[in-house]
Amino acid sequence: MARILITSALPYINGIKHLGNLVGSQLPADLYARYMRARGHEVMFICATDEHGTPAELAAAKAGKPVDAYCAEMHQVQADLARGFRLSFDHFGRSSSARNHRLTQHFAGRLKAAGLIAEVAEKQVYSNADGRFLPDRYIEGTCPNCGNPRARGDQCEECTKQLDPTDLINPRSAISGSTDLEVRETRHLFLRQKAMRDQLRDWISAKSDWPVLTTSIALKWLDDGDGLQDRGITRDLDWGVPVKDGEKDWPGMEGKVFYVWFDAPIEYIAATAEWADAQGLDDAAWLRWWRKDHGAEDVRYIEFMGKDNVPFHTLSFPATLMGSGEAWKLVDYIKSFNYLNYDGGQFSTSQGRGVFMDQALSILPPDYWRWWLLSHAPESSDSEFTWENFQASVNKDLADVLGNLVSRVTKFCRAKFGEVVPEGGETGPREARLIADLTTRLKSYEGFMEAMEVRKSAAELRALWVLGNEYLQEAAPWTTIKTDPARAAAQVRLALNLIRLYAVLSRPFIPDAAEAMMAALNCTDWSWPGDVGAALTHLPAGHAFTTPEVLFAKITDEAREDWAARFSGIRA
RNA sequence: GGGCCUGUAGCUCAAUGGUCAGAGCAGGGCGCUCAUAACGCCUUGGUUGGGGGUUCGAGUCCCUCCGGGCCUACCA
Repeated sequence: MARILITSALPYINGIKHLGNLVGSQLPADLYARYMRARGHEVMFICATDEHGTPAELAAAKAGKPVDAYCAEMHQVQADLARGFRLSFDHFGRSSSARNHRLTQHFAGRLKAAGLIAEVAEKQVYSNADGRFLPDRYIEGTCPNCGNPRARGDQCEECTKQLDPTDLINPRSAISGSTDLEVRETRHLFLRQKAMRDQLRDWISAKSDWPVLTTSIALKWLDDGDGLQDRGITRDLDWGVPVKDGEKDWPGMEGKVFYVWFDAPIEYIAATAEWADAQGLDDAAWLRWWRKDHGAEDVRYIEFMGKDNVPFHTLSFPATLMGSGEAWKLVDYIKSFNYLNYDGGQFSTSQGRGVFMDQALSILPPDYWRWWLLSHAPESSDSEFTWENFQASVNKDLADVLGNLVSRVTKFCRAKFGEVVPEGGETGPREARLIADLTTRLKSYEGFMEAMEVRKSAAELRALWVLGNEYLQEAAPWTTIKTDPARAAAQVRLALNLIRLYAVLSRPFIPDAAEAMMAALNCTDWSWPGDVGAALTHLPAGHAFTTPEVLFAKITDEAREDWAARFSGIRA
């Protein structure tokens, strides 16, 4: 038995996430966590809301609420949706928690002691009307290069020229529109990543099994141009973790908070501490997951994220952990994803384009989404959601291949033998072949799941289901029963056990359907099959079952057209 | 501008430089009748974006052109 620590990139607090966000981190992380638990490993699966930063403050202001109340509310919404999609977090924390405040301040203090924090005076744009410093992209003005009147302070989207806010002609606040801006000097803390460049490169270079997508992004940042740059880790904001040197004040940093990208990954650790608190456990309970000098030496740590998150997880977060001088557990494998597009364009939170988590659950149960999203996960390149594809996959894979298999077996049994596992008869060569085929496929499925090959795992699971239909077609108990009822009984007994096998194997992908299958079979033993032949004799003759309702209703053309129309436009 | 990824059947995707480039869906044919008009078997589809090169051998490596996407450090 291994110990596996799994984290999903933290969803940002300022609204409901769309399906692209879901499939890029939380859902595949859940698949992996469920699989590893099913195999008997000890799993700690952590996620949280990422609550700090300017967008959260602005979203709260727009909602007319204090930012802490807004975040508390949105955290609850996201937690409910996570439950709705059956995301099996051991803990879903909050980056604004007391635990994260303390840990973030602790890391800052350690980094300072190690000489890895620099204090730098900077000039930044301050908006008097907004009463805040403005991040570059919250300043708009006319592009000096192409004349676009809506250029942002970091870049002009028309001519793609990189800009400095002071380059803009007639600059104004993107928040209030105010032109009452001034350049003020402010002091900030920088994480001296440059000093850790070689250490980071050595660490990344040793990860030969990481995907190109991950390492190439990291190496680019390490070596491009002047190489890895120091990163500012503080901001002039109200909402965030107050800057402190451990538990001591940090002279000159009064009124400032840590930058969201400094505190957010630390929340992975803090959320594990929150978990221990919630369980009534002491610090040793979470330290054994995170500190190599407190028992985490044998932990395997996997992070799941979208490709946009890779730099922070390969560079600044490891720099924070390494630089502390303490024996923190570093990530062993990063599984990163490309983007999911929606019907020819991008999902867009700001434009409300695409399907959002709440909308998805309002029209179909979570298994439908889980299956489609995972079997089409954007692993090798960006992938695309279309309603036609969704309808076709769900109807064919879930309703026809798996759902119908369950129907035909249980209904045939009910009609000929009653709702009880039939007795008598013996299996023969065809059954032996089925077991051999299942065993081969199962090994392959397990291999793909271990390797986090999400699409290939889904394809292999589907192939396992198909073996069931092939067997039934050849065994044809509806014919056998006319001449050899005992033989038909053995075939049906095996087929009923096949449903249980499928429930166990399918549970990481489609937990609700798996549970419905097990409930129908009146079975609670979820043990993973070590030996397929033995697993197919699990339900003994005489065991009662109930014929389940249709597992997956098909998506009609009318429904598909209706949804395609409803979700093409603008979300309020 | 720079960097990275990507282009394979009508669609969604596979193929450590090595049999005839494979699956699923869609299309065509046959079978079955237990089942959600479901299932099974057979089958039609490809000059691997274009051009050049390296190699005994290229979807795969190199150059170039064309198309799509991402990142570029103060959105997160």
